[in-house]
Amino acid sequence: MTQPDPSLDLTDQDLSLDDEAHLTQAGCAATRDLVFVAAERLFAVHGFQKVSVRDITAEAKVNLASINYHFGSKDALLLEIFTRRTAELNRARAKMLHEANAAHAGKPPVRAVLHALIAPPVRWMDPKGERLISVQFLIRARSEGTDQMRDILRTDVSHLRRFSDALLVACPQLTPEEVYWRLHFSLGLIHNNRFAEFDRLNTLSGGLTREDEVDLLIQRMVNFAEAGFLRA
Amino acid sequence: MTQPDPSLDLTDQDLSLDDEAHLTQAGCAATRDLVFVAAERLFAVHGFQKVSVRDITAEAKVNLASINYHFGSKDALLLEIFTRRTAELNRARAKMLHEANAAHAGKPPVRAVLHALIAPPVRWMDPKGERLISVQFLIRARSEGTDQMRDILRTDVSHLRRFSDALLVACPQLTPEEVYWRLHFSLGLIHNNRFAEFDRLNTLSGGLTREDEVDLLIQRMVNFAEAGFLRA
DNA sequence: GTCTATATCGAGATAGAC
DNA sequence: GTCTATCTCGATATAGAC
Repeated sequence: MTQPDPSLDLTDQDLSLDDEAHLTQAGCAATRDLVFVAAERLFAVHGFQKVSVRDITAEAKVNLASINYHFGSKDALLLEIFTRRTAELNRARAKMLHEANAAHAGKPPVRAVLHALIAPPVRWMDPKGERLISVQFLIRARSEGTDQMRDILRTDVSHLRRFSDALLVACPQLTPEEVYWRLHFSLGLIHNNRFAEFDRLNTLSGGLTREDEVDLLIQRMVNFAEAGFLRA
Repeated sequence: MTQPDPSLDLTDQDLSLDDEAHLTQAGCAATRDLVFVAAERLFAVHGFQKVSVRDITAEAKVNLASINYHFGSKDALLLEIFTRRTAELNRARAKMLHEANAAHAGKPPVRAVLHALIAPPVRWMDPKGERLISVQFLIRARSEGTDQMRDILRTDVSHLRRFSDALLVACPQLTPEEVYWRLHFSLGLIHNNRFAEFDRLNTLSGGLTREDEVDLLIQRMVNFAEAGFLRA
């Protein structure tokens, strides 16, 4: 077994194309990508364990043996989706934090740091975009992932380190302990953005809450998290 | 199929005894309760789908057929654990909110409402208590539950309604829409309290964060959420 | 009520033809 | 690369003896 690169921070792999953009010369998507897209969607909607390779190959309209041929196993397919999407997300976050650093002489305020942390995944939630399922997949991975994925999530914190470092600088009045906890709380806001939780919120609010206005939602989330950080 | 009572708010069922307290006259725990406790623990630690009835009966040291005899099916067992623990949790929350209402002439401040929402599940997380696995089970149910459990979670919001009502009263300066969102964010703090997330936080902080000091953790969480609510 | 043995099914993986 | 057919395993559930 080859070990996958544990760093999901900034990878060298090609992440530039949307899934559907990998086209064969004949104009139809390659089997491998059909499987990738179908699997991501089914996993995101129904959960990892409830979706079988048969479900995936049926959805992708490819042969049953395709998954093992192209990916080796169902778990390897899961891991590849996870690593690719995680790398994309962390790259977007790193880019925004980098820009915030550039705009504030290396010492961005709390709000800018939180915005770089929160905005990328919430932008993905836009129903008008094609990334809604990707972010649902990643949220699911946090609780339903394979052992390998869980180990990566637990131990690979390199992408978070630069955010915690920036927050430590931006909040000198807080103890480091307190900064780490508040970062944890802020991440909790993001991880709670599941379909089912939105549904419940809509039930409770009588339809008042619109999760499809992503820019407004980002503002609400950043406001909430920032207030938590600024508190003495 | 008999429909279980969808209201998990305040039920009439007996919730007064700890699991291990149901003892037969011979002094050994009844099979049914052995199964219940073992199943809750394994589900909480490993997830619902990854645990088989064989794992459970082996852990409980009872016969393989016990689950189907006493509960009907694996899913029915899951649902019973879920409904019992949810009812217990909501009862504790309702009691605290009731007390806050009594102490503040029916108009408790935001902090008291949030405390009633947050303190019960976080108290359960005390490693010195016996409820740590119960709260991990309930957190898992939010993403890994059966269709029936998910439906209950999505549609049964009666226990949340009294909290949103209290917050609407306590925050007249906010639009209802904003209040519902901030309640959603506050719940996100709670749902993020998984073993794996604590592990990651500990990795990131170099062991600075101690999740076993529950009273301190409750204060941190209430502080964070309250600041988010008080913001203009 | 409890246990052994088994029925039945669906899963992931693979062999081998094309 | 792709497909069909199949292997093998582990799951839930149940029948029937005690």
